[in-house]
Amino acid sequence: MKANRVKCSECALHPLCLPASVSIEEIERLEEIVLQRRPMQRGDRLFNAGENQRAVYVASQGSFKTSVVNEGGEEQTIAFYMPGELIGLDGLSAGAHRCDAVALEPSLVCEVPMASLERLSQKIPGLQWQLLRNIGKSMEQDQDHLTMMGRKQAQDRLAMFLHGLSERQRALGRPSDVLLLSMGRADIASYLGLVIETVSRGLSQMQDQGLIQVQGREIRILKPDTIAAMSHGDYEPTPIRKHA
Amino acid sequence: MKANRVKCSECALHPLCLPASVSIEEIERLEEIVLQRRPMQRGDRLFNAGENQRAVYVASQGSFKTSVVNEGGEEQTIAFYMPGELIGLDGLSAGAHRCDAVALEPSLVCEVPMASLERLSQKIPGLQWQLLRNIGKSMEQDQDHLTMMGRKQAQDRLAMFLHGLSERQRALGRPSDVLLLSMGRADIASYLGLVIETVSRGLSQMQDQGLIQVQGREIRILKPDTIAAMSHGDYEPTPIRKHA
DNA sequence: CGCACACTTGAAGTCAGTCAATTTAGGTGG
DNA sequence: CCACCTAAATTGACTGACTTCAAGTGTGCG
Repeated sequence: MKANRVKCSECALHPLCLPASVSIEEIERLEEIVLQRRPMQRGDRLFNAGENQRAVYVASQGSFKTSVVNEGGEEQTIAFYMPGELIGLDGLSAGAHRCDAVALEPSLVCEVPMASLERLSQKIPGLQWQLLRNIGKSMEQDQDHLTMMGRKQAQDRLAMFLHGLSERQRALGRPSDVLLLSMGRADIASYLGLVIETVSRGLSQMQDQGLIQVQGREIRILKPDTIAAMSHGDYEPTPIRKHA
Repeated sequence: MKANRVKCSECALHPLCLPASVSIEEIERLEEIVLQRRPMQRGDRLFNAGENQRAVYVASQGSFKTSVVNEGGEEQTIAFYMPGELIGLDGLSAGAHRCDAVALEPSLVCEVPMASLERLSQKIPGLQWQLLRNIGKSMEQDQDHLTMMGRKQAQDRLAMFLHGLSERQRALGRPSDVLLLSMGRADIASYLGLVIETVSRGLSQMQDQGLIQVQGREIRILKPDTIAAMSHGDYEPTPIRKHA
């Protein structure tokens, strides 16, 4: 694996190196241990379930998914990762990964070896708290995922999914009304606890309602407020009265 | 809030104070910041959503749940906590809780103020890594919850739920074949993304199949292997052939 | 003892899953 | 550049499981 030292800022490793309490000098120390891996292609794997956790990762470009395969052999998507989000925090406890991490598109990844991180963290207290804050963020996303799965209506789950992606786009400073999905319908379905056909139908229905515009993996959000309302549970979808 | 200093060992705060790398002397320092709160009753709250995160908590006796209420006003159970499990890690990122934490039964709780933890962690590097490991454990449980919600069959989710509880009992050194549920059916249903009737029916059906024995909140697991198989996905539930 | 609450059970409706057929998109090579 | 081929996505019809609504049965506590 060819890996070069790079400047932290080039690597979009913002979440780890932006704590106000970390000095410039300390950032330089951090940069020394950040390795930039060579570009990855769609389908390439960052790690597999069962492997030792050697590092944590951040995509500077591109996106990833993590997934588990149950005994039955079917895959379940656990999370999607956009640039700047920490990948590989699973197995923080066991020391080994529980998921597979797969690139969804051509991507660039920064890598922070656990050993280096541990060593450095002892010298830079602020770094660990920054790491902790990022882990917290990761847990928040898991919980959002959880509340999404709690929704019984497929349409609501889809709305939450789109709304969530849109917000993450906005957080990256990208337009939040056009989503270029890097994941397939199967990944979405698995992520939402639905089957692929339900996802497809759901998107079509939203399009028919004029809420979004679907062109394959490009989704334009026409009525973000309505999507947000649906994702928050309160929204009466133009009820079809039986005795109109 | 009356709070007394206690020995760590009396408080079941094992997860934080058992790292091998932490010396006896350091443990004593830790004990100084651990506060034992007065007993809590069923329904008492450890914290509410929106409040600042003042501390992390561990129940030495009893159990808790965390939940969120969405805009629609309906509550969703996020997690159940048994003795020794860290409560209050949500809002690690934002600094404020996103959940309510409620006692499910009479309980005893230890409390570690964030400020103290932060201060002490800088002096005891091993402590932070131990904390990290516990956070990892918490994330693992969230992910288990997630995979549970990914199951489409209600019966499978129930099996995973029972299996998970059973394993946690075993980990505590308690009998794993008798579950004394501290949570109501509504909590379980909410946790599993089902309605209360489905949970009730599911348990009844498992009882009819001879897998468990249900008496209100006491559940005896008669065939743990079958429950485990169901919870892992592979299990053909004595298929009801249409043309027998 | 009786009230309130939790849980169970029943019947009917609805929504998502399953199976299957098409349509569309993407990639390769002529 | 287009034809072809494969995989991805959409759409349809149907079945089945879970929800909904409603009634009934327990169980604990004042």
